[in-house]
Amino acid sequence: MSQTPIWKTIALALTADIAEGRFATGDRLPTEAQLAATHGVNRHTVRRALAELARQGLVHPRRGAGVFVSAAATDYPIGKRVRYHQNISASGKIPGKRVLSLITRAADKTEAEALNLAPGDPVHVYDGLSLADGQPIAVFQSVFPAARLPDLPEALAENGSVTRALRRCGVADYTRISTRLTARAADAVQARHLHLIEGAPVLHSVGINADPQGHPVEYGKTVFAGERVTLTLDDDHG
Amino acid sequence: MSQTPIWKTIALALTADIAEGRFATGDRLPTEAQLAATHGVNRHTVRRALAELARQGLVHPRRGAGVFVSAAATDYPIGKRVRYHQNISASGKIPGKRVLSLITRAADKTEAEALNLAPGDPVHVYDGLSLADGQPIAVFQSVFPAARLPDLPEALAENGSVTRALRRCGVADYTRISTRLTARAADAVQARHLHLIEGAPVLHSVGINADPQGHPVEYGKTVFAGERVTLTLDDDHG
DNA sequence: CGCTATGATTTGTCTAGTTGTATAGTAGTT
DNA sequence: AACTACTATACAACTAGACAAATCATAGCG
Repeated sequence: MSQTPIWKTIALALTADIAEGRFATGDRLPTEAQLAATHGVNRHTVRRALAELARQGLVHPRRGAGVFVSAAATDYPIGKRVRYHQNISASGKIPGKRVLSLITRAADKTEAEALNLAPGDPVHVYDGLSLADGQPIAVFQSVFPAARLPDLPEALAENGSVTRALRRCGVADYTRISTRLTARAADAVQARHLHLIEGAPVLHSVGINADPQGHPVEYGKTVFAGERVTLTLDDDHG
Repeated sequence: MSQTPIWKTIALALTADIAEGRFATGDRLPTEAQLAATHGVNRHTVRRALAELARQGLVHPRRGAGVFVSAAATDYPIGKRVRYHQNISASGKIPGKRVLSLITRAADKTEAEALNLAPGDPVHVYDGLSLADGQPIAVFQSVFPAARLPDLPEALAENGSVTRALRRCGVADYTRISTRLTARAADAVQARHLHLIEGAPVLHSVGINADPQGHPVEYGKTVFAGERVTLTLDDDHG
């Protein structure tokens, strides 16, 4: 569905390379074959892009020798779109939260396995929305073992913070024992909550948190809006 | 009585062909014209069937080349010190890398800042493709300071492994000092390399690796195919 | 030292085949 | 009348492969 031909994209990329100093005046560009490989296209497509640059006078090819930069680009369109960037640590502490629903029900097989329970055991399920500057950042679902944390719903309802709610229920500290990340396309529900169009890229995070004794206390899934979120993995180790 | 459309029948037939191994991953399907002839329909009818398979991620078309069978999902764990080869082999896949291009050029502003250099300083740029069982998992670009690692290109060209190449150039060990992750839509170049359709969700990772003294030795960007890669963040401590 | 021969590399050109897109038309159904 | 499914045709964009022509590095030789 790319309405702009590939060769134009490549021509723009090369123009940017020259404009930003990655190739200076007089430098030889990579060979057509190399450019074709890096851009994943046929050599002829690269040739068409180079022909455009040559037409503009940016480069001049020499048969048998290579393609050389003749002048720096004076004007090239800057394709950088303005994006909102929200840095979030992998542990998942996020400023604002909105409770979407808070129910207690039976655990399914996946949840039971993650929390070290038997299928059918009661779990608290907390569906919510993470916000920053009024913008929706992520939708999440946290699943807690109800038997171990009977009073969690009330604690959660008060301030929404998982950390504080857990602390009030006797879990002073907890650590992430695994996190799995992948990129997906937003489904209709996620798109509506995150103010995205359906199919927009979202960052899926599935993780398990455990108390210091190693017992799982939370099984959480988070779906971040790819357009607005950059996950920063910080290495605070010992 | 609404009969099932012809294109759905064709799509189902092709799906069965793939599922039962008559077309393996990476194989090229018969051309649209051939399929149209064998099914006795117009090319556009075949195209609609193929579009459905592409939407499902079963196949990916390449203009001018043909329609190819895509790969299935894999699992790609990363930890702080864990390296690429060990990981994939741990999950039962055979890892590999393919060099797309390997050039030395001037650093732009961003690269210079990341590697603690001055803009215009020479850098080695390694564009490559990460593979598992021969199927593309990610495209990456690694940028190295050329002054500090003059012999890196030859070392890289031999086996493609960044870790071993760095070791041969005197960098025995290195650690990630920052990683940023986000979800994006695949652009045309990424889609072609990763055998995806344009707009499919991909996982962007930008990171800096430094030697034990804290000097940056690599500025790397990686784009994972969201459909078939899950990053697993292990606990570090190791 | 200077010159040439040779082979590898790189750009230029050509032919053929395949997918992507646009437009227009037909038959059947609602 | 409007919609859906399909047909028909034409062209654009890209791939694939082969070969020619210019360049460059190097080895050999006078």
